[in-house]
Amino acid sequence: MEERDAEMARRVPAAGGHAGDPSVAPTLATVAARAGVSRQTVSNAINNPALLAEETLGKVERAIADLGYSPNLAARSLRTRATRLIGLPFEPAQEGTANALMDRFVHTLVESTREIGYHVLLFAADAEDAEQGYERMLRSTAVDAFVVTETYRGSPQVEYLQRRGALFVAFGRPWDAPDATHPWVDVDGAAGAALATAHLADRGHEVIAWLGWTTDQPIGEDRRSGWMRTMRERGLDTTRLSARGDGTLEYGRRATHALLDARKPTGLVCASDTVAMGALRALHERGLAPGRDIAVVGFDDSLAAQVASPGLSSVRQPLEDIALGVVERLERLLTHRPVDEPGLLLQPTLVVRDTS
Amino acid sequence: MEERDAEMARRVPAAGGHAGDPSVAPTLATVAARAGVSRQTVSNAINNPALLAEETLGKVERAIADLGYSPNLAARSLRTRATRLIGLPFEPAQEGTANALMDRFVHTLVESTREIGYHVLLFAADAEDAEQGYERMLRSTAVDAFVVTETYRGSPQVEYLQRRGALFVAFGRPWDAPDATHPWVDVDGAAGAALATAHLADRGHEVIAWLGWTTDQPIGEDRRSGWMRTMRERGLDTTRLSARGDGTLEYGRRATHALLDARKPTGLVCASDTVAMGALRALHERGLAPGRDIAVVGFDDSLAAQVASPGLSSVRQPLEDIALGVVERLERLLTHRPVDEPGLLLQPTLVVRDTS
DNA sequence: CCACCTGGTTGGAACGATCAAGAATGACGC
DNA sequence: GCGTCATTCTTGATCGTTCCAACCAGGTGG
Repeated sequence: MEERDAEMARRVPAAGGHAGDPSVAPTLATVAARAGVSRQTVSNAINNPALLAEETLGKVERAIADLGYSPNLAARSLRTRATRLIGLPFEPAQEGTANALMDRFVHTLVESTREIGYHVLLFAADAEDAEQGYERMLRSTAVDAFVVTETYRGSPQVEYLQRRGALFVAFGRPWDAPDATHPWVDVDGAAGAALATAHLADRGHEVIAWLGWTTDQPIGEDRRSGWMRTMRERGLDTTRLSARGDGTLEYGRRATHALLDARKPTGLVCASDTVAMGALRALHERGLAPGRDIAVVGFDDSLAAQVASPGLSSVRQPLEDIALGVVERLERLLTHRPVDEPGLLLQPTLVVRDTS
Repeated sequence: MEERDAEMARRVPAAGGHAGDPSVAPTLATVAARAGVSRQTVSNAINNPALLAEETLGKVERAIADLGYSPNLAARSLRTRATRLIGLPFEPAQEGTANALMDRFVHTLVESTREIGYHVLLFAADAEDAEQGYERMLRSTAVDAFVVTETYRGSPQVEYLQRRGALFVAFGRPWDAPDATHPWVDVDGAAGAALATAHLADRGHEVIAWLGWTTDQPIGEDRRSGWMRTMRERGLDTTRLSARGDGTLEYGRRATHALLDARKPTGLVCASDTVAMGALRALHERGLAPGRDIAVVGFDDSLAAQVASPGLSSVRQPLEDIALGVVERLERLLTHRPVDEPGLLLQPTLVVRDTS
């Protein structure tokens, strides 16, 4: 015992504080001394409790609770070469768009990473030079893994991260490489659009238009295919009922005017809430009442859709479930277990409000 | 030189890779060997370049660039007891509200913390037991400082963090303790409401109502005071023109109906965009055209305000500047320099759209 | 000639955890 | 009785960085 006491004296300088002094963070050695065991035993109590005898475990746990000890993350990281941090590139919602749907996603991500003992680290991802941001994080071993969003735009990050041997899970399918092996989670956009289209068809609409994105966005084309498929299934004509453009509000407005001039659709299915809000603006300008004269369905169930008057019907993405799926895959990666099902495709739901 | 080579051999095991092998992260020792100097000199080159002779500095910088070295953050943290991480408690936007205005704030925060060499770490703040979340972060020395948001609700965290001796900057004034000494940044809500009220008065409105929050939210009372002050200045009557309640959409809707029945205001100034959207809904239900029959101004300039039809005029908070102010104060705290002006009150602006 | 700077550099120790190996104990089989 | 083994706990080394005290050369002052 003398030796141990001596070690204590060395480790914890005469701070004048008693054992529970919160101003001096307790270390493994502090806890070990209090519990009358060695450092390693305390370490085992935390990381591998099954190794300890029941009685010892109890002693150690009591000491930990008494001192309010939690392991120093830096020291742990240094030794294990793992930071228990997940990197999340953070881009703000663009002004003038309906909503940052990332909000719900990020929150669930934070909550469920915490449950597996991880935290979420935000970092700015330069739009033009995304690699640099990732590279810095990797070089300084700042994070153990990444959550990659916005993978639809050709996703150069995915290719880079894979080449670099970094761990990551993508929110978004690898559109340009369907045989990719990395884990991903995504929402079935085609099913969402189909849901919206079928909903309008069920309400008796026969001339249902699609307001989509430009052709080079696979996610937009995917959603469009759901509209197209449903129209075909119902035997409805689709000629000159499909618009495409950038996803802005202004585009939605103009495209709606054009469609109304051309084919007088009674229902509009939109690739995003932003576009749908543009459509509502066009209807407003023409004195048409959404929901009564023309039905509109958006996509994303943004806050704007929820608070707009009239309330905008919209396809809701299960962002919470997506985050859970992402974290589940992350955990497997981080514990070096195989991810048996790398891809997970979730089904959206339809929220019906006043506009349909 | 023999000794140095020997050390190299020990430090970098026979990985088979050449010096630039990206699979083995270079360390200080690697760089030192390459530049022909000691570890400490490399460390100084990074942290205190002024100490080095110009020639030596050049050599070291070249070696760093060649090897693509960045310091291991865990090792640095362990030694310096600083993590270079800022903790940000993260709550999601509530469903059914106009918008998470945090989005813009967080992005600027991430960008400008990076510029001072810090990263932002999200953590889930339990609404009921906020202290626990902070305590965990502090105990494990996971972050160096916090950014505290939502300080309006009595702000128990602020009191706790101060007692605990933790570093933090608050987004939001210490309402209940005006003499508090901790650094904070906030927006002049009264000025914002005054701006909105004056704007309506300038357009000839004389019966301008206030749709606010419950009395126990000081931030709501602050904004209300701006309305009240401006009404008085203009010699306008305020009797039975002020509504208060929770900030929900439904409250905004009902309060608007009640006001219209009672006093027929021609202008509405709202404490938030959510409330304003509720007001718009009430107008919609009565067949009144916002902007023509009745003017409405919201608060926050949420995405919903931007995309709604008609576009909602709204008071815009300078969230980017707030984030900059927060980071500036953080930096002073972290470098142990005094914060000469702990409080910073910023002025909002008015974005005029269709509803006014 | 020695003490004392000053600018530049150096090796050893320390931060607090985990890893790898080893030691004490008792149980078991031959 | 002896070796083997499993269980349980301990000891020294180590991760990569920064702090500390000291060193070195060369100039200055006493």
